[in-house]
This record gives sequence, structure tokens and C-alpha cells, in this order.
Amino acid sequence: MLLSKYLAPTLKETPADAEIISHKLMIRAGMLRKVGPGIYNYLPLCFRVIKKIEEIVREEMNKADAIELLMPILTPAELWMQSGRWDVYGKELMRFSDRHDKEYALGPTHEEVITSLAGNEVKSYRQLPICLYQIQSKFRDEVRPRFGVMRAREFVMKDAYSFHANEKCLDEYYKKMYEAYSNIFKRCGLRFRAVLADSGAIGGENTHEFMVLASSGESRVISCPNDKCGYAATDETADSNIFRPEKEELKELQKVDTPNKKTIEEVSGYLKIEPYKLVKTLLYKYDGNIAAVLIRGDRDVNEIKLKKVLNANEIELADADTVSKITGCAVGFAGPVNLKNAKIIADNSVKNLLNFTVGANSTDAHFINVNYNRDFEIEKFYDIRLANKGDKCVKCGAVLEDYRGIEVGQIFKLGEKYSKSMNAVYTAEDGKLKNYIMGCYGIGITRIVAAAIEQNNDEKGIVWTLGIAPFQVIVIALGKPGSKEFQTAKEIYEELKNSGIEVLFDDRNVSPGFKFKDADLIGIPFQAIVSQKSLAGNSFEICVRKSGEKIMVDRNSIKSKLDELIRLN
RNA sequence: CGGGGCGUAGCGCAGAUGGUAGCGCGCUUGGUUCGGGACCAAGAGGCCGCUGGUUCAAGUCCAGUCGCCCCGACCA
Repeated sequence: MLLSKYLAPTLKETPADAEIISHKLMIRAGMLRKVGPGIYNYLPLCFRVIKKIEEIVREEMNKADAIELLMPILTPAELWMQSGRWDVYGKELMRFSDRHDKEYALGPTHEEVITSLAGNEVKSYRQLPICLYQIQSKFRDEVRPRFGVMRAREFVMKDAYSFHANEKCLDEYYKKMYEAYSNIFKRCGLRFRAVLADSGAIGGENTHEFMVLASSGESRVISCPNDKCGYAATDETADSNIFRPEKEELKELQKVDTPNKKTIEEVSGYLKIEPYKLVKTLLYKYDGNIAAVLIRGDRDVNEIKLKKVLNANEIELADADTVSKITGCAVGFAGPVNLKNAKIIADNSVKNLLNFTVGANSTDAHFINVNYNRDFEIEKFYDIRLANKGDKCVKCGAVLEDYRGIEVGQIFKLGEKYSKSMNAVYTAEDGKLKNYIMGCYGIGITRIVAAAIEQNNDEKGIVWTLGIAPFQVIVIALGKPGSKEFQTAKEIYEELKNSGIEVLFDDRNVSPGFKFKDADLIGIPFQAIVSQKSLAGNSFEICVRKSGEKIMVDRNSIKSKLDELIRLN
């Protein structure tokens, strides 16, 4: 490819609206242009990277016996109503009506479509297991699209769905996918971790998210530093153990004034009590009911866990009016003692607390030396706590760490969730109709592009790893078109191209500095530089983008040296 | 949905107190340069987001409207 005839509009200046490094670099390197909020043009360089990633994904999926197909982006509302997700999915589902006022959604994921297809066409246990996948554009109407392609409203995704006759078969296939995913991210040159996660809107029981480690990541992961243990989970799911306070004699319940002291910090500072000896009483609305949720003052509630234990569709912290109605006092002084009209549950962190402090359900007052069972009743204890770094691992007891990650893939065991709701069945060996046991497996292709850049860049620009680089080599001719070095560079370019190396030739009539800067910015792994000096000394320079290393070779060894470098990387 | 900010050339921006629009980058043409974003000369490119108002006169003041960006969406 001749750069002069290509479309890679590089920029000297960073565009104003880019926040994170990958977004900045994708725009500067002429890979990405915005069309609208969360909607982008993927320019040729970016498109080549996308194609590279897709090819890796295809190879690994095919290796795992998955079969590629293509489903429509446009999906009729009936399908979503069958599964029940038309009502549950929320605003992220892009909906609209056609000229006949029929409702449709742009596919954010394709469980409904594939389950319907399988239900009609996969009729016998003899056809199972089967895994079908596609690579296509997906649509999610994000509350706030940001960070370029990291959180876009339209993006490219690989989604796969497997169908099984039993759980054991699904378990085995899940493991196979776990391996396939690990291979994919490895081949993309990413540093990643597979972590336990919440299943979110897609549903199902078991799930792992594949997280690319990056400080700009929007997800927080809690992980055990002990390699033998390997516990790692998203902050939405992570469990942890925390310290137990010392035993002590029960003291007498006492009401104290706490004028205008509402927050844990204010109360603990004012009463000179450690935050862990305060108990927060949080009033949650859930499906029309109210729950008073107790948790130690130094801890936070994990709403995902809470939603599960309440078995609720929606949970929401009660507004000030509701709080006043229930407690009879201002927000900030709610407590479990004499609290009526609310189900009282508590996090396990409250279990070992004695003589703790709570709001007194009267404005500007708290109770101290409170003890449950004696002063009030707790309906049940649960683990509804957000795990923190510094907590102890539930598996091995090591001190947990946390880091930020970009979620690039997720694998789920769906079970019968969709096959049941959509009544998708096959004929089993015993002649009876059964629902498929399903799994689903997603990878954000365009997000991988951004994640790879987040991990692989320096002050000069992008540093592609060979596996997903848009080109393997860039030939740089120093000297104007028509000069001897330009001619030689062109010959080298043709030679490399004909031998199957993916090569870009910077044949533009611009100054050397310009070419070097652009080559570095675009981040092609190897630069072959041809100058007057090279010709005179028969000593050509191959520059390795990542290390900056310069390798000098003679004219006849350029191709073999590059072959070797490409093979080794 | 709430708070903040911004809409002026393809991009980045400047345009007190109102007087009919400029800079840098990029682009075109010609010439000189050619190992780290060269230089000279000549050009092209604007419904100053949109609508209405005030005024002799509006990019500038007023009202409305649309769009984009950032922050938040919750811990008693």
C-alpha cells in the first residue's frame, strides 16, 4: 500500500474532546473520526486492525468447533416480548417503529434471534452440541457514551451461542470457550485476567469477564495476589472477609444528641467512635416495598448483591420524603430500633458487632451501645457488602488487591433461561421434547482495538503488537520521489509485498522528520529506512518501533531479516 | 435526568467597551529543501449552530431553540 494513495489523516494536534490515551491516539493516527455521539467512522488503518482481530477470533472460534453465521441487526419486538426482555432491557435497547407502526429493536445482543432460530432448525439431540457465532455491529443506547470506541453506541462484537442437551456438556464447552478466549486475548498481545462476574441483563448463573488491565478501565476488579489461589472477581461480585472486632460486655442502650451530624464521618468524629462501630441504616425501595439495610459504617453496600437477596427487579435508595415517612425524622438519623414498616436485613459485617451506634429515628439524635436481638430484631444476615482492597481473600485469606480493567469479553452459562421463555425445544434420546441448555460468549472487537492501544503506547504514539498491527512493516524513503533512494525503497517495498509481508510504503513527498513522526504515531512494528547513506554503505536500517532498536543489514538481507523478526514476534 | 462548559475555515483556537472576521496547522500552485513534524511566494476555503428581537449597524447585546463535550447519577 502506498501511503500517498491511502487515507490515514494523521494530526499534529490532539482533538479537544478526547480524554483517554487510546481515543487521542486513534484520532491522531488517522484511525477514527466521530460521526455523532458514540458513533464512529473506522478509517482504513483501524479497519485493518479490526479485520486482524476478527481473523484471530474466527480462527480460535472455529478451532473450538463454533460455526459462523450472520443474523440481522434489525430485530422485531415480538422476539423480545417472547423472552420478556422487551420490558426488562430498559433504555439501552434502541427501539423504533417502521412505517406500519411495527416495533423493532437494533440488536444489542442476539439470544432471542438465535434461540428462535435454533428452536426451529435444531430439532434433534443428534445435532447437539452446536455453537453458532457471528461478528457484526451491535447497538446499545448508552446513558453516556465516552472514551471513543471504548463505550460507543454502535460497536463491533463477536457473539456466540451454544446449545447442549445437558449441564455437563455445557460445563465442558464453557471451559473450551474459556481456553479459546484466553488464546484470543493472548494473540492480541493483551495483558488480561479472567474474573468472576455478575451476569447483568443477559442473565444466567456462572460467568467470567475477561479484563484487560489498564488504569483507564471503567471496571474495578478485586483479586487475590496469591497465584495458587487466583481468586479474582469484579467489584460487583467479589466476596471478602473483614476483621472481627473484639468481644466485650454488653452496655446499656443510651440516646445521645448529635446535632446536625448525619454522615458516618460527622457522627464518628463527634462521638469519638470508630466508624466500624457505627451501623448505617439504608432504606431501599424495592418493587414497592421498603427494606432497612444495615451495614457497618466503614463498609458500603453492594447493590447488585442486595438486589439478588431481595429478589427484586429494581432497587433504589429511598428519597428523603420516603425516609421521613418511615423513620419520622430527617435523613441521616435512620436506625433499626423501633423501626416499623420496613423489613430489616443486615450485612454479615454487623453480626459480630457489640455496643454499636445507630440513628435514633429522631432528628439530631443517635443511639449508642445498641445490640441486635436485645434492642431490635434482624430478619436475616446476608453478604451484601462491597469488597475492598485490603480485605481478606475468602478462599485463601491473603490480602486482596484491586486494579482497573477494561472488559473485552464475557462468557455465560445461560442454562434454560431463553430456551424456556421462548419455548425452544429439541427431541431428546428418549423421544421427549426438552429445552436446550445454553451458553453465550461475547467479545467486543472494537473495544479490543482501544484496549490494545491503552496497553501499548509511548510518548511517540501507538506501539502495535505484531498480531493485530495494521501493517507489519513500513518502508520509509528518505529523499524525494524520483531520487535513487526513493527508487530503491520502492523496489524493497515491491519485494516485501510480493513475498506476502503486509507492508506500507511512505512514498509521500514530505520531509524525513514528518515521515518518522507519522511512522511512530501509527505504530507499525518495523520501519525499513532507505537513505542516501544506506545506498552508499550498503547498510540499511530496520528500526523496531517498540524498543527503538536499530538493526543494520545489507540490501540482500532486508527481506530475510524482516521475515525473521516477524516470525520471532 | 441534574450541574458545568463550548458551538467562528477540514482541525486547534483568537476575536474588551457593537462598526461587516482573523491566527496556527492542514489544503492548492510554483520554487528551494530532504535523517526527526523545512522554507519562500502566491492562492482557495466562512449563512460566526439555528430562530427571533434590540439597533443606523450584531460573531459581539437580549430571548428562545438545537447540537456537542465534561462531571454526577446513590451511602444517611
